[in-house]
Amino acid sequence: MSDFYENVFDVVRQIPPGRVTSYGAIARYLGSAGSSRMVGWAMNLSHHQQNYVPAHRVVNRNGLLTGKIHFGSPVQMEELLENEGIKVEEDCVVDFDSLFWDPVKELGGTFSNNF
DNA sequence: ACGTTGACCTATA
DNA sequence: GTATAGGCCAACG
Repeated sequence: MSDFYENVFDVVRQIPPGRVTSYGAIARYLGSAGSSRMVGWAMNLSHHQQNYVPAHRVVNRNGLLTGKIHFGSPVQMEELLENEGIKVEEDCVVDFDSLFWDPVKELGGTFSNNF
Protein backbone atom coordinates (compact mmCIF):
# COMPACT_ATOMS: atom_id res chain seq x y z
CA MET A 1 0.00 0.00 0.00
CA SER A 2 1.35 3.39 -0.93
CA ASP A 3 1.91 5.84 1.88
CA PHE A 4 -0.51 8.19 0.20
CA TYR A 5 -3.49 5.88 0.60
CA GLU A 6 -2.35 4.89 4.06
CA ASN A 7 -2.34 8.53 5.08
CA VAL A 8 -5.78 9.04 3.58
CA PHE A 9 -7.21 6.12 5.53
CA ASP A 10 -5.46 7.29 8.69
CA VAL A 11 -6.92 10.78 8.37
CA VAL A 12 -10.40 9.52 7.55
CA ARG A 13 -10.31 7.20 10.55
CA GLN A 14 -9.42 10.14 12.78
CA ILE A 15 -12.45 12.09 11.68
CA PRO A 16 -14.55 12.64 14.80
CA PRO A 17 -18.11 11.31 14.78
CA GLY A 18 -20.72 13.78 13.68
CA ARG A 19 -18.17 15.56 11.52
CA VAL A 20 -17.46 15.54 7.79
CA THR A 21 -14.61 16.57 5.54
CA SER A 22 -13.89 16.98 1.86
CA TYR A 23 -11.54 15.20 -0.52
CA GLY A 24 -9.73 18.45 -1.24
CA ALA A 25 -9.06 18.99 2.47
CA ILE A 26 -7.48 15.56 2.82
CA ALA A 27 -5.50 15.98 -0.38
CA ARG A 28 -4.22 19.33 0.86
CA TYR A 29 -3.35 17.84 4.23
CA LEU A 30 -1.30 15.17 2.48
CA GLY A 31 0.42 17.89 0.52
CA SER A 32 -1.04 16.69 -2.76
CA ALA A 33 -3.38 19.62 -3.19
CA GLY A 34 -5.18 19.30 -6.49
CA SER A 35 -4.97 15.53 -6.49
CA SER A 36 -8.32 15.24 -4.79
CA ARG A 37 -9.23 12.57 -7.31
CA MET A 38 -6.63 10.26 -5.82
CA VAL A 39 -8.35 10.63 -2.47
CA GLY A 40 -11.58 9.45 -4.05
CA TRP A 41 -9.77 6.51 -5.58
CA ALA A 42 -8.29 5.72 -2.20
CA MET A 43 -11.80 5.65 -0.79
CA ASN A 44 -12.66 3.07 -3.42
CA LEU A 45 -9.83 0.92 -2.07
CA SER A 46 -10.99 1.56 1.48
CA HIS A 47 -13.57 -1.17 1.05
CA HIS A 48 -10.80 -3.69 0.51
CA GLN A 49 -9.00 -2.54 3.63
CA GLN A 50 -9.45 -4.73 6.66
CA ASN A 51 -9.49 -1.63 8.84
CA TYR A 52 -12.86 0.05 8.70
CA VAL A 53 -12.69 3.43 7.01
CA PRO A 54 -15.63 5.79 7.60
CA ALA A 55 -15.71 6.93 4.00
CA HIS A 56 -19.26 8.12 4.57
CA ARG A 57 -17.80 11.05 6.51
CA VAL A 58 -16.01 12.20 3.39
CA VAL A 59 -18.03 14.24 0.94
CA ASN A 60 -17.27 16.66 -1.82
CA ARG A 61 -16.72 20.40 -1.47
CA ASN A 62 -20.43 21.13 -1.87
CA GLY A 63 -21.30 18.65 0.88
CA LEU A 64 -22.92 16.46 -1.75
CA LEU A 65 -22.89 12.71 -1.20
CA THR A 66 -21.36 11.96 -4.58
CA GLY A 67 -19.78 8.71 -3.41
CA LYS A 68 -22.91 7.22 -1.92
CA ILE A 69 -23.26 5.14 -5.07
CA HIS A 70 -20.09 3.23 -4.28
CA PHE A 71 -21.46 1.99 -1.00
CA GLY A 72 -23.39 -1.21 -0.55
CA SER A 73 -26.57 0.68 -1.25
CA PRO A 74 -27.13 4.26 -2.44
CA VAL A 75 -28.81 4.95 0.88
CA GLN A 76 -26.09 3.29 2.96
CA MET A 77 -24.14 6.54 3.19
CA GLU A 78 -27.17 8.52 4.29
CA GLU A 79 -27.99 5.93 6.91
CA LEU A 80 -24.47 6.05 8.31
CA LEU A 81 -24.39 9.84 8.32
CA GLU A 82 -27.75 10.12 10.05
CA ASN A 83 -26.55 7.45 12.47
CA GLU A 84 -23.67 9.79 13.33
CA GLY A 85 -26.17 12.55 13.96
CA ILE A 86 -25.63 14.30 10.65
CA LYS A 87 -28.74 15.42 8.86
CA VAL A 88 -28.87 14.61 5.16
CA GLU A 89 -31.38 15.95 2.68
CA GLU A 90 -31.41 15.58 -1.08
CA ASP A 91 -28.04 13.77 -0.85
CA CYS A 92 -26.64 16.93 0.74
CA VAL A 93 -25.21 17.35 4.25
CA VAL A 94 -27.14 19.82 6.37
CA ASP A 95 -25.03 22.44 8.18
CA PHE A 96 -22.06 21.11 6.24
CA ASP A 97 -20.21 24.33 6.92
CA SER A 98 -20.58 23.80 10.67
CA LEU A 99 -19.87 20.07 10.54
CA PHE A 100 -16.87 20.56 8.27
CA TRP A 101 -13.71 19.07 9.79
CA ASP A 102 -10.48 20.26 8.28
CA PRO A 103 -7.51 17.87 8.95
CA VAL A 104 -5.06 20.67 8.21
CA LYS A 105 -6.69 22.86 10.82
CA GLU A 106 -7.19 20.06 13.35
CA LEU A 107 -4.25 17.71 12.79
CA GLY A 108 -2.19 20.27 10.93
CA GLY A 109 1.25 20.30 12.62
CA THR A 110 0.57 23.47 14.59
CA PHE A 111 -1.54 22.42 17.53
CA SER A 112 -3.39 25.65 17.90
CA ASN A 113 -4.52 25.61 21.49
CA ASN A 114 -5.60 29.22 21.19
CA PHE A 115 -9.17 28.12 21.15
C1' DA B 1 1.13 1.07 -24.94
C1' DC B 2 -2.56 4.80 -25.87
C1' DG B 3 -6.96 6.69 -24.77
C1' DT B 4 -10.69 7.42 -21.56
C1' DT B 5 -12.65 7.77 -17.19
C1' DG B 6 -13.08 9.02 -12.34
C1' DA B 7 -16.27 9.19 -4.82
C1' DC B 8 -12.73 16.31 -7.28
C1' DC B 9 -11.13 21.30 -7.03
C1' DT B 10 -9.83 25.92 -8.78
C1' DA B 11 -9.90 29.50 -12.03
C1' DT B 12 -11.63 32.31 -15.86
C1' DA B 13 -15.46 34.11 -18.89
C1' DG C 1 -24.54 33.74 -10.53
C1' DT C 2 -23.82 29.70 -13.86
C1' DA C 3 -20.98 27.65 -17.51
C1' DT C 4 -16.73 26.00 -19.43
C1' DA C 5 -11.74 24.79 -19.24
C1' DG C 6 -7.74 22.97 -17.06
C1' DG C 7 -5.20 20.17 -13.79
C1' DC C 8 -4.15 16.08 -11.20
C1' DC C 9 -2.62 10.91 -11.08
C1' DA C 10 -4.01 6.24 -11.06
C1' DA C 11 -6.81 2.43 -12.90
C1' DC C 12 -9.43 0.29 -16.77
C1' DG C 13 -10.49 -0.95 -21.78
